[in-house]
Amino acid sequence: MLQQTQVTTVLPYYDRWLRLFPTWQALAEAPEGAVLKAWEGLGYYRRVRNLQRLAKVVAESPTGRLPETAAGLLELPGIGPYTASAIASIAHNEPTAVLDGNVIRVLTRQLAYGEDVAKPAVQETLRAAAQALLDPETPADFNQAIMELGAVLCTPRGPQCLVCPVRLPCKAAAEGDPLRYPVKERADTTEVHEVVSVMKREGHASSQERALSQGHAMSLTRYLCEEIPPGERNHGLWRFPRFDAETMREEAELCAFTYGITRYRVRLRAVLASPSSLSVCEETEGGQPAGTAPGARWLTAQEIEALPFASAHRKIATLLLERELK
DNA sequence: CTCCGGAAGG
DNA sequence: CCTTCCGGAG
Repeated sequence: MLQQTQVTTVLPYYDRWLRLFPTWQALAEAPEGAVLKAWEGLGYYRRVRNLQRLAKVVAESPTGRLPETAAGLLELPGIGPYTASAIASIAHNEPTAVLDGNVIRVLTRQLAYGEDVAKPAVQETLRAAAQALLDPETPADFNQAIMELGAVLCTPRGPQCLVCPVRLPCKAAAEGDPLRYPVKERADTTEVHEVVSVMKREGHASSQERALSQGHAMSLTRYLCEEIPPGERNHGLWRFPRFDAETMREEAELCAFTYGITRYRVRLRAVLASPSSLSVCEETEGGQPAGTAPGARWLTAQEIEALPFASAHRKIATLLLERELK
């Protein structure tokens, strides 16, 4: 979870995750949907797929536990150089240096090292520098100390040089402009426009649903959603379908906002839509609505809440369902 | 708004 | 080597 995600963001997920999947075995056997749901909102969903792949590998392994060496850990899915060194050094005292964003910042400032840290070769140089600094007697303390220094004092925007314990050897502090480091090339972003459709259908309760809703205020209004197919980004999560002028007619705008995803700026508009032909509303065998993408379903508010949506689509869902309650 | 942050796949 | 993947905080 901490790969590319800050501690404060992870905190609410972590305990819940361990309650849901307390063992490698439990995670290995969990349905993918449940795993994605527990990760919903953390982003970089490849991580969670790798984590479950990892659980399967570990659960099937002779020991049933993670390897203890960095080299062994590095073989496993989702474990790269940082995670391998972090586990090996902190849990097992192996003298292997970690290189995360914090360490990169501390070292480039200490050395006034102005190369572009996005380049793999530059990272390798920094990793070697960290390894040379590492005290082999206390790798766990050293690694955690340098990461903590970056997180607490040598911060991206407001480094506290005046109280920094390693101010004297720091070349950036001597230069008087620690914010110059680290240097990273800024990738140019491309703008993307996306229109998403919210289609609504007043439900006819099946006998089963009537039985289930006895004594409950169960909404039978349904919304057209689709499971993102394999091969597409965020596959296995759910979304509102893309607006398709061939089969849909725009009735009103529900919301519009912009969000960033890596180098893209996505301008997302969600519109209330109705089918331009009645066939879209008909449901064929297996709940597959006619004229829609495979994986499309008419979902109740309860189902939408229970399924995993990436944040942008979760935002639309929340807005929509709030509005419905009024 | 801008900036931050690991691993994998090509 | 290069690009791709998300969401939250400042």
